[in-house]
Amino acid sequence: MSNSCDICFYRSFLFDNLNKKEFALLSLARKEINFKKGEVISREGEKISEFLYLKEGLLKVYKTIGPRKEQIIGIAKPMDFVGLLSVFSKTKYLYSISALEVSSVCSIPLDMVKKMVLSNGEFATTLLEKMSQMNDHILNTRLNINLKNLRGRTAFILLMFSKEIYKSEKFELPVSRKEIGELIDMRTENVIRILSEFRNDSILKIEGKGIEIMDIKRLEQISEFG
Amino acid sequence: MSNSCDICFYRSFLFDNLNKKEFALLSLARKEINFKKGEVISREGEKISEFLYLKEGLLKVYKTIGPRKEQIIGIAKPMDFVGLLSVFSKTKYLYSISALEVSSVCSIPLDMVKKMVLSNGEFATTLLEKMSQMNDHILNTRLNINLKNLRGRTAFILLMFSKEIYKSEKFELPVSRKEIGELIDMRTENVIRILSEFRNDSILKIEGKGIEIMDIKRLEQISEFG
DNA sequence: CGCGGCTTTGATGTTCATCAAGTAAAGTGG
DNA sequence: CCACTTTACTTGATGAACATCAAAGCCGCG
Repeated sequence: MSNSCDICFYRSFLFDNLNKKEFALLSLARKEINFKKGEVISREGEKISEFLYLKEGLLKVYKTIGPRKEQIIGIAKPMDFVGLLSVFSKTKYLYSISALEVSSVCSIPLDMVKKMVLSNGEFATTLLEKMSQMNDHILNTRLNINLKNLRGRTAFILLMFSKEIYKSEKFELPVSRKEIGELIDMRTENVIRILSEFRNDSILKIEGKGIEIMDIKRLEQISEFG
Repeated sequence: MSNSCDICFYRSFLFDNLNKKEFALLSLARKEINFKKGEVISREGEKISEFLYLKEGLLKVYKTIGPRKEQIIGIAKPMDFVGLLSVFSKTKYLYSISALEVSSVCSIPLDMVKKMVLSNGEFATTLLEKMSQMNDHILNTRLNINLKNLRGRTAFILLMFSKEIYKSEKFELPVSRKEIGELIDMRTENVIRILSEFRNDSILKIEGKGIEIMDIKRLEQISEFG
């Protein structure tokens, strides 16, 4: 494990605003934590004391609704500031976070980040921008999903995986059918039915979790107008 | 019209972080603008150059979806920082804003606010907190609404008006039935049907836009479990 | 090897959007 | 100020979309 941020390939430009001294402090204080698939990084209601940065892997951010029901708010990918949703407004996490894949998270004491906001205006500005962008993105995604019918939602989420996360038209789904449903507000059965429909219409090839988008134009149309 | 912020009763504690000089500059640069019911404060896609603070009145923040369809994202009340959703992440408004009631808005050049973030760490911190809280609230509200059935949504929005906005169980709706629908994702006809249902069940008294909640316990139950 | 969770398909039921049609209210121009 | 137009409100009937229920095969895991 590296013990400095200098060599980190996945360095967000947020940290470019730090001066040498601040950066050294950060580098010293940070911890790198690895999670296996399925492991929980933080739980709804827990006290927040760390600022988390996803270096590698994939996480899901979710909320527990009923005894066996979850709502997935979003998926975090490398370079995302995980938990930024809660960090500055509450002292407790609003959402739970767990690993969808083997993931590596950098953890920085929250106090240190808060001190940097106080003393470094550029850092504060960039953080404001990042946070704002992230919130925009999440809210927009939610609003978008709710406008669509089930076929549109399914197409939308497949395109999200393809374009935003894997940058490929062929990928392995990191989530179960059930989790897809939790992500786009629909029942597992209907996720399956619509995926089969897409397969029958030659829009997709499906092999378990393996997805290959055969007709991306059609999928985009369905996502847009469905 | 007052020409200083000193006497403003509706002063957010955000501005308490400013020093004398900064406050004087702010006081000088700010403009107070009055809007009549129905007037548009800003339109989706327009360039953002001002930081807006709602002093008095009620605004709606919304998105145009189709030729005659809107989605209302939220309602801003006095002391809210209007348009904060877009200010730091984009140069153009993501949403339109219009007045539901006679409203008074303070407008501060955005450049000035950005300068204050750079030079005043406490101001930056408070702004981060405010923004974070606002985003949490909006996202949470949306997620909540989507979980509920139509009766639940209707109950929820009535309780929001009652508790968050008018602080009374008797109030005049600032919006049409159609707008209620746009706020909680349902058709006008169903808003009306369910309001009538609540009236028949003696949960509400309704006279046009006048609402009186007769059985708040029932309404809370419907909102929670519906 | 057996148990629980995931996946799949089919049948059924409920909720809600849509269509239709009429009244009331609120703006608009002569 | 009144005729006219448009927008808001209301109720009923119908159908489509989606949730729910049921049953069976599959897979991974202890």
